[in-house]
Amino acid sequence: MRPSIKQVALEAGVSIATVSRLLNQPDSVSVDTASKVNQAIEALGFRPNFTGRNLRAGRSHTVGVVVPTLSNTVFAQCLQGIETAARQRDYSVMFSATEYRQQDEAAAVELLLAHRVDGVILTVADAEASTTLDVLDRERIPYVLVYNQPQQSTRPSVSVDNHAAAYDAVTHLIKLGHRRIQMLAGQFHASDRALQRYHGYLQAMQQHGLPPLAPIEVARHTYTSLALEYLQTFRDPLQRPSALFCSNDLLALSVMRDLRALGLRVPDDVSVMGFDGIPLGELMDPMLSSVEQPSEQIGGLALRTLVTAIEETQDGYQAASSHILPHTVRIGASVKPFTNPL
Amino acid sequence: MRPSIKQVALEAGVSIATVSRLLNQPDSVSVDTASKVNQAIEALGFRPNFTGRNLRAGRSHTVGVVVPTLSNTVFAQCLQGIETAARQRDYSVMFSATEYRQQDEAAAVELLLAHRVDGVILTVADAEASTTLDVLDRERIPYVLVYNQPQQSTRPSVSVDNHAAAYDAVTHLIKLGHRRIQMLAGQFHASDRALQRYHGYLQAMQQHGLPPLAPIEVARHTYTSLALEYLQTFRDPLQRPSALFCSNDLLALSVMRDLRALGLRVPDDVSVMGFDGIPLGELMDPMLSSVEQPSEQIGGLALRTLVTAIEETQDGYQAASSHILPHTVRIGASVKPFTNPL
DNA sequence: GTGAAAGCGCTAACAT
DNA sequence: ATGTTAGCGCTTTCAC
Repeated sequence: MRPSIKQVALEAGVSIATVSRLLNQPDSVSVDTASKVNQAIEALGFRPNFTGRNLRAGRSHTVGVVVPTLSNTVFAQCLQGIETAARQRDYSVMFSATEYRQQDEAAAVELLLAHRVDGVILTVADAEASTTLDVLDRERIPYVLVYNQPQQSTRPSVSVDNHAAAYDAVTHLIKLGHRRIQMLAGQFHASDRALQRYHGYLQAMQQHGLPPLAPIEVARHTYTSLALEYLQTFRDPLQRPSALFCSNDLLALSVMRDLRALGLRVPDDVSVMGFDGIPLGELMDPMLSSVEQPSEQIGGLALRTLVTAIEETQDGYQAASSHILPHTVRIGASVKPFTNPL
Repeated sequence: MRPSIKQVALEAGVSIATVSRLLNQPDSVSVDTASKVNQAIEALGFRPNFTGRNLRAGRSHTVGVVVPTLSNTVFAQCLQGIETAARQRDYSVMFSATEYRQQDEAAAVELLLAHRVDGVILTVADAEASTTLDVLDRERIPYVLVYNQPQQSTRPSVSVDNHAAAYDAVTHLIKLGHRRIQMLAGQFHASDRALQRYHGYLQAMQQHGLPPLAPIEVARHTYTSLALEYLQTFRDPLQRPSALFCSNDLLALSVMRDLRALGLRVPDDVSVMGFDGIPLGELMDPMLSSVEQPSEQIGGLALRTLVTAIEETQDGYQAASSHILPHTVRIGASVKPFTNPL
């Protein structure tokens, strides 16, 4: 068995309380007992057991994180931001993924709650109608959404303004002369952000008097391939959109690959705009145009917001606050002004 | 305060032992008491507290993961693989990053040990000379290295054969007629894999009677830029290498961007070979040639290996086993046969 | 089949 | 400045 403060106390010839004090308020122990105890700690290779501490304190100094998948760079960056900020504040991070499955959100949160995490940072399929968030609300566990941006409810979140960001991106395409602009997205039901971005697309189109096209909804949110028969319709320059607006960068890069395979050139035949601004997009040739959101900062801010809520939740339960971070439309060579294909 | 088995017992009119039994061996409880207790659990919204359970059991059903950074896709994929496998086995995952700083490895592991994780999966700077691993060995905490591939020591690991993989990649370049092949890597002292890959490069060169070139060691392991003055030397077709072998894909993609900025074409002027085989490399144009390693499987296998070691560590401490997974050299258009620049 | 009680490691009154 | 003790939530003998 690993040594506990008990063996340390025995070894040092003091009481367990003294050992505990040395660990928590070193100043409240006399110098020579301190050295005795430290010596015993050293000799036994003692390491405090947080399980005991946490049980006693009713707090774990641990936050839970639940996102769809780390295969999407954007969530990996966000988790990285969370972890860095957590480490600075002596919090640990417990991580779980859902693979975009709504039922797995609930299971993941249940497990985190059983571990008694002090709070949760998460991205859910639909922030408005989420039984998982209902549980968190009911249990009064502080949480912060990332990427989700609830409209109706007042659930705490850190995100960009998805609607405005999409609006800006599409407006940029329109300003370049594009009229047939189509959106490509993963399943809307698994991503409320994608839907909000679609609404931004719609508003931009309508505001400029352009008829919106039906969105292309593909099965996966990450690496994907357009159905070949669908892609075939892109052969006709009059039928295909002159610009594609994709709900994330992985889809944008995937469709660019598909278009190339079809013999079409980006941006000459089709302009492509992504969303997320993943770092690798900048290394592409042509450089991917995309709406940049600061994923690592989103994670960092979410963690700080969460910790604030946790530590203010002494007596009354304090919900975390919401933050909208600025986005920027990154212009790369994957987009160019519209030219008549005829 | 959240309800404990105590309130459940009170509510159901049974002892806490009965509640505990229902939770752990439901069959050992009579049907009608079971229903009474279940009703109480429902009514109170009881959720078992793992902290208490873990303290008592001396086990946490949690594994720790320590990698350099999630900004490198390869580690994100690996963590994703770990998490998926862990979830299947009802293990939770605590995650920490080191940003390639060796002192942070120790701190991260210390924190995990304080949380009494049952085992650790990690990538360290140098698996042979790692005080962090010494701690784990001394404390008899099961662990599995990922990506690290210790040569001398018998430390358990899951990786590809870095030396052989690099050898294969460079041999491929040589077979294409390249003679001036240079390696580009992050700081070797922060990545023993990079060094092993360099040795593979050396062997391939020497075995084919080619003079190896001094490796280019850049400061960062991820998104980077070659020093401009250095890159300038690439202007001279006779001075520059005809092929670059990069220690990872992020460096490969970064240098491709740099070369483009310089007006050089890949692969016409310089062929580029990466290492890792990140999914995004396949979406590039030209498609990135790279040594593919199965990152998600590495993570999954590491987790399974670790859990096996954990659960066999009942009495005697059982170290985990090592595994070498197969690599494949992915050939993309970033590499082409050597042509005389004159 | 069920209950009583000890104890995992720790902290925080409370006492001295 | 230090010791004594109760108890956080849970599992597990040991009785009955």
